[in-house]
Amino acid sequence: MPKRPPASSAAHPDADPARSPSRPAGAPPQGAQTLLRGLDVLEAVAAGIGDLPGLSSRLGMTRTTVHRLATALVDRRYLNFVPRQGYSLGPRLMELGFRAQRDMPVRQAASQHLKRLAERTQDTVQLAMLDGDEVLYLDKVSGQRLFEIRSTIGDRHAVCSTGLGKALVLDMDEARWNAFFDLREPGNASPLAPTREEWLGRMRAYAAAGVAFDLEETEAQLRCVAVPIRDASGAIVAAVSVSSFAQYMQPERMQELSSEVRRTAQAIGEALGWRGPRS
Amino acid sequence: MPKRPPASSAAHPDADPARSPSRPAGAPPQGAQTLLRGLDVLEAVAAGIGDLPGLSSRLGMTRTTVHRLATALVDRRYLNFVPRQGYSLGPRLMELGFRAQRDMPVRQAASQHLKRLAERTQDTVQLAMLDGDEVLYLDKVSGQRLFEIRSTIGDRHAVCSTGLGKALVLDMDEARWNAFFDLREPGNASPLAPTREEWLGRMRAYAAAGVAFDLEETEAQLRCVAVPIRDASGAIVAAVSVSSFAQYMQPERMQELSSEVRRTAQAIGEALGWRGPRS
DNA sequence: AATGAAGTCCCAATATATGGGATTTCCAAA
DNA sequence: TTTGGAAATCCCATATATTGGGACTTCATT
Repeated sequence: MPKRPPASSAAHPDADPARSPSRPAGAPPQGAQTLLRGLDVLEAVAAGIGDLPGLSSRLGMTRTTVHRLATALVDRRYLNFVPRQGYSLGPRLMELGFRAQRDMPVRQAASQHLKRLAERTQDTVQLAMLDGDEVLYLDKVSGQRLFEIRSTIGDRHAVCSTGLGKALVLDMDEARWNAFFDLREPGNASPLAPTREEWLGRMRAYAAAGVAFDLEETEAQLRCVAVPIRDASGAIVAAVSVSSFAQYMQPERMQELSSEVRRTAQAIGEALGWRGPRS
Repeated sequence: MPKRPPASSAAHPDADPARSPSRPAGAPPQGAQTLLRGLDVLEAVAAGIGDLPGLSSRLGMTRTTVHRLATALVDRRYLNFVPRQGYSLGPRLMELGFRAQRDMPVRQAASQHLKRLAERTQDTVQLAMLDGDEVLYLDKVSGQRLFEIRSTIGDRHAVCSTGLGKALVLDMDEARWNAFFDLREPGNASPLAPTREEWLGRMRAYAAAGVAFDLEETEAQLRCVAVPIRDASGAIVAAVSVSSFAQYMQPERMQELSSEVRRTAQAIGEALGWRGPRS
């Protein structure tokens, strides 16, 4: 009698193409259906669906159910509801999100180092981690140049699209690299976008050097130098990068920056208990 | 061993000192217990409780229940779990939080205006809204001065403690003002903190002028000028402020800033559909 | 005034969450 | 290394919280 039409497990508003590396699948945690559905509602609203019929058809739940969950979320200020306009993300979510960012251990350890690096290089410095199969931006210190590099804390990007992404997966094997290449962002038609073989070749070189570059592969004129950060276990937990426009990023400067950024990454790693290349 | 961490300001699902203005109470929305409990877990973690026994005693749920909910939240990346350390806020929360901030209509409408105001005044400009009984900071543009005003997007403060708070409640009646005075932050022992009567008197003057000040009432040397922002309905939906240290905030300058900030608030209001003082 | 779409409310049926307790894991002291 | 104990995880019968069909209420538009 209860409908069992679609989605038993996930109802991801963004249709995550590859959820594999996280869990063996087939094991959607049980005993929290209502919570999970509530989160689905939250995420659908984040994806821009603001009306009840839209949510219920998108999520495969009845209007009644969505309404009940959304009402609870509004009551707790996780969502706003404006009669004629629909639902939107609420202030409590904002509050918790900023707290999450502030409390992120890597971010705390990195904060001063990032500022210092930005001062020294005059360029935009960024910190990111891997979340799922994507790069999640944790922090950013804008440089002193006349332009602004457009990216925002909390944004996500495909691993291939950025120097940070490459730095984050430097330790993985070629099979994984291949998988990430398959996940590259669709709209990316940059003339300098590498073929699969070129990309793998560069990754090998980056892995050997412990530094990754991005050479206008995604965005024309935009280059960056990124280095992984390791914690006490030696695993890569984040990455720092310096980005700038091509005119400031000639090959020699990228070399210089490599050492500079590497020093920063090392300092941050040490704050996290990393003991250096040898242990 | 129920640890009793300071559990400072935030997120008490039940201990909220004044939940009155939102709903008559006694009407916790029904049919979403599991979702609500899940959010309780989220908020308890945000308040710094990271272990299962702590959470279960704090929230009055069995270990089993907390574990089940927390596992679901970890699975969705709303929480992190590190074996020896416990739970912490997860990356998805950060992502949604930043998106919530970015999508907040007032913030979008205000963004450029805030930057312009910060350039003109050289001082720190902030944007806030009322959330529940507290002031929630929505945006901040740092000034060019040598010092930095410490406050963070996503933070909350008591209405009395800030110029922004006062600006946000300028339209309310004296009964409400009194209630807010009762909610002032406990630790505030500033020598310049006003008595109840002084505070009400000032509020009357601010309401008449349409501008609110903060004269080192909370933090020594810190002064600010704040003006409410109105939307199409004429209601106060947010407030802008310029803050600086006392040496830059002599009476004449505060007068000049009043007009400047008022102009900014007006421009933002117009972007939200406000039609000016008369309608 | 009529129409229709979105949002809200109610209630019986049952799928779903609950918590007691057993079991495993892991650290720290002996 | 062994042992003790605390935290985390798992299991399952029970009862309760959630579900969804359907009816009702707004409210904007025709």
